Parts: sequence; structure tokens; C-alpha cells
Amino acid sequence: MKSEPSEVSIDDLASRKSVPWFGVRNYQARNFMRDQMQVGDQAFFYHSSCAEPGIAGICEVCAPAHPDSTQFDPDSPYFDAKSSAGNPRWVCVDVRFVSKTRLIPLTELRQHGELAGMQLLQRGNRLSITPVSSAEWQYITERLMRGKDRG
DNA sequence: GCCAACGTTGGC
DNA sequence: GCCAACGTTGGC
Repeated sequence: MKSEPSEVSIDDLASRKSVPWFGVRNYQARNFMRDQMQVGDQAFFYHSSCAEPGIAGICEVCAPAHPDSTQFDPDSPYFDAKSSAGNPRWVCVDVRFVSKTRLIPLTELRQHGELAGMQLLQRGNRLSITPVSSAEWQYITERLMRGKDRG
């Protein structure tokens, strides 16, 4: 799950009980949250659009998909005039902090052939939420996150 | 700021 | 339904 750290960083997540994954305005990413993600599922927390993009930690889904309140807020950059309370277009799950890991840069992820199939790493990928296979999850958590914690 | 890639929109 | 134009994402 990608987040711009200037909006919500792994430290921001750690300081809060939970955070709604607001602002997703892409149907595929929305559908992942609505149809695939369940309470208890874990995800990599990825810092995007920043100096050092990469995986910064792990989070866990703690509430199933519900309407994203920012779509109804005219002052929000995520406001959607075509959505309505009766028929909300955008939903989001809530996530909570699990752990902060060393920052695993995108460039490092690309160096591992075992991860070449990750949707995150595919050319032109723009989805803010992408699936991770169990093999990929295992490889990253057991082999890449085992290094010294550099904060 | 550039630009590749891809999603959305809207005229037809 | 096609497709050109336009907008957005996000790494670099």
C-alpha cells in the first residue's frame, strides 16, 4: 500500500490507533480494498513520491471497507461531486501500525530476481494498492527485513 | 521539471 | 463502442 510520507508516513501510522486509507480514486485499487482485503490481512507500507521511495514497514487491515469520508468533503482534494452518501463511489479500509522496518528502497527491490514478478515493480505500474504473493511476502520479510534496523 | 505509462472523459 | 485528448502517477 503506497502512501506519500508527507501525507501519512510510517511514523504517522505508528502514532495513531488506526488510519483510514483515504484518497484512493482508482477503481482497481478501490476494488482490492472492497473485495480482497480482510481484517487481519497484512500489507507492506510503501513510501512513494519522496526522496527515497521504498517499503518502510508493515501494517494490518483493522476495519473492512467503508465509505471514504473525504469524497464528501468539498474542501478536500479528494472531494468527488459525483459521489453521494446514498451511493458512495469510494471506499477504504482502515489500517493499523504493525512494525517499522529498515527502509527497503525500490532500487533494492529491483535487484532481487525473486521479486521480478511483483506487481509493484512492473513497468508503468501506477496502482497505489497491489497484491503481494505469499512467496514475495516471505522473501521480503524473511530475507530483506532481517538486516540491521536502520530506523 | 521531464516523461512514460496508463486511466478517464466525451464527442461521434 | 471507438479513440483522441487530456489528466494523473510517480520514479528519476
